[in-house]
Amino acid sequence: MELKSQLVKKSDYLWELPPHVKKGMRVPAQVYASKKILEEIGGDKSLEQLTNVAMLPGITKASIVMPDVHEGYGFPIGGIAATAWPDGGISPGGIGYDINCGVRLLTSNLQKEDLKGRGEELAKALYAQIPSGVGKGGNIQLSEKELDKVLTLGVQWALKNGYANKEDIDKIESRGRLDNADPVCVSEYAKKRGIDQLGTIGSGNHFVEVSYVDKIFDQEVAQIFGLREGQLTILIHTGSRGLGHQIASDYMKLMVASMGKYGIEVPDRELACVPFNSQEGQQYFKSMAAAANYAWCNRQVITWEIRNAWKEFFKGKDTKLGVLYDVAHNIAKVEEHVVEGKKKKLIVHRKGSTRSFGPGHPEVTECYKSTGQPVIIPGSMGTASYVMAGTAQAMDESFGSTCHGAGRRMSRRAAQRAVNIHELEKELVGKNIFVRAGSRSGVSEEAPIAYKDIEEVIEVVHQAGLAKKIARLRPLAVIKG
DNA sequence: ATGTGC
Repeated sequence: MELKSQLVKKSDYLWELPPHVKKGMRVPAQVYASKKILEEIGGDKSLEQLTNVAMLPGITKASIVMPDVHEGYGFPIGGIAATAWPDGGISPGGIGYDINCGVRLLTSNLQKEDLKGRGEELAKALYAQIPSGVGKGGNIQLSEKELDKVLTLGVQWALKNGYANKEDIDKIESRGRLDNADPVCVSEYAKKRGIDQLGTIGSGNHFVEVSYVDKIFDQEVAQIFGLREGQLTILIHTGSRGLGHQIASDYMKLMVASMGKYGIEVPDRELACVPFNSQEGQQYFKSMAAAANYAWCNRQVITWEIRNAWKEFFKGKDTKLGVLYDVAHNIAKVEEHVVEGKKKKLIVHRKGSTRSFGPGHPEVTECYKSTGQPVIIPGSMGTASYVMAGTAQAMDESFGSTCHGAGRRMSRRAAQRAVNIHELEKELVGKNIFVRAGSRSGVSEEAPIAYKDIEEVIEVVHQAGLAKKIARLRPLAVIKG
C-alpha cells in the first residue's frame, strides 16, 4: 500500500507511519506537516526514505521530517535521525554532501531607506567582492599547513588572522569550532579541492542576500536579537564547498565497503553506516568535524568580504555589521536528550534541519539564554526568510530541531523546464529585487515555483511549537553562483 | 550540493 495513505494523524501538524507499515522499521516515522503541505509530500521518494531511516541501527524514538522535506541522497532532506551513543550508526548520507551547509545572518545599523535606488549597484558591488560559482576559487592563498589549521580551529583561525571580531565567535553555533576535528582523516584530494575555496559562495541554492526586516512578530525577543523594523540585514547561505563534498564521497564509499564487517544491513546503499565508535565511524566523524570547521570559517571570511564592501559602499554612514547568529543545517552532533523520561546521549544527524535549542539550554550562548537560540530559515529566491527562536517543545519532540528552508517541490531539471528565465527576471525586478548571478540556468533552478511556500512551512513549525516566529525578512539584492 | 555521470 502507498505509504502516504497510511499516515496516522497525531495532531493538526504531526503525522506518523507506525513501525508495522514496513518490515525492518525499528521506530515510527514522523512527518511534521499541515494538510496543505502534506498534499505536496510523497511525489518523490521522501516518505520511502523516511521509513528506510527508521531501520538504522540504534535509531531512537523516531525517524523525523520537517515540512520542508524532499528527496535526498538516501536520507530525505529536512530530516532528523538520532542514534544511540556510542555504538549506534553514523551515516554520511544522514548529513549530506554539503557538510555544515548553513546560514548566517548579519545585522546592520542602517535602514532600508539608506539603500533607496541603489539596490542594483549594491548587488554589483557585493558580486565583485565575493567569489561565487561552481568550482570557483577565492582570493585567499592557504598553505597546506594553514589549511590544516582552518580544519582544526574553524573560526578561531579566522579570528587569529584578522577575518573575525571577538564578538562574532559567541554568535556562531558551537562557537564555530568542533574540537574533535582531525585533518589526518581528510584525504589529500579533499584538501586540494578546499585549499583555494575559503571565502567563496559556490552555486546551487547558495547565496548572499541583502534583506530588510519586514515584520516583527515578537518585539521583546527581536530586541534581544538586535532586530528592528526596516533594518538592513544580510543572509549568507553556503557550506564546505568542494572539500566537504569530497569528504562525503570518500566516506560514503568507505562505509559501503566496511558495513558488512559490522553485520549492518540497510535497505538502501545510500544509507550506508557503521557504528559511531568503530574505527571508520570515528574517522568519518573527525573528518566531518574538519569540514564543519571549514564551512564556519568560510561563512566568516565571506562576512569579512561583505564588511569590506559595505564600508566602501555606505561610506560616511554607520557601516558596522554584527553577527546575529550562524546555524549549521547539515551536520551530526553528539547531544544529550530526554527520551521517555530518561537522559540519553545520542548521535543526532540533521540533514536539512536546524537546531532549535530552547531557553536555558547549556549549549545556548549566554546572550540568548533567555530567548532560546536564534534559528535562521532562508526562503527561496525572491521570497521571505524568517528569524525564529528555539523552544523547549522542540527539545521534547524533535531532538531540539526544526526546518531549514522552504524545501524543493520540483527537481532542478523540472525547474529548468518549467521556468521562463526572462519572465522570472522581469518578475524579480518588478518586485525591486536585484539578482546578480554567474549562471542563468542556476537562477531558473532556484525559482520560487520550484520551492514550497515558505509561509506555510514556517506556520507548521511555529504552530507545532518547534520554533517561534520572531521576524520576517524581505530580499532586496541577491548574489548567486 | 558538486571541477554535475557507472
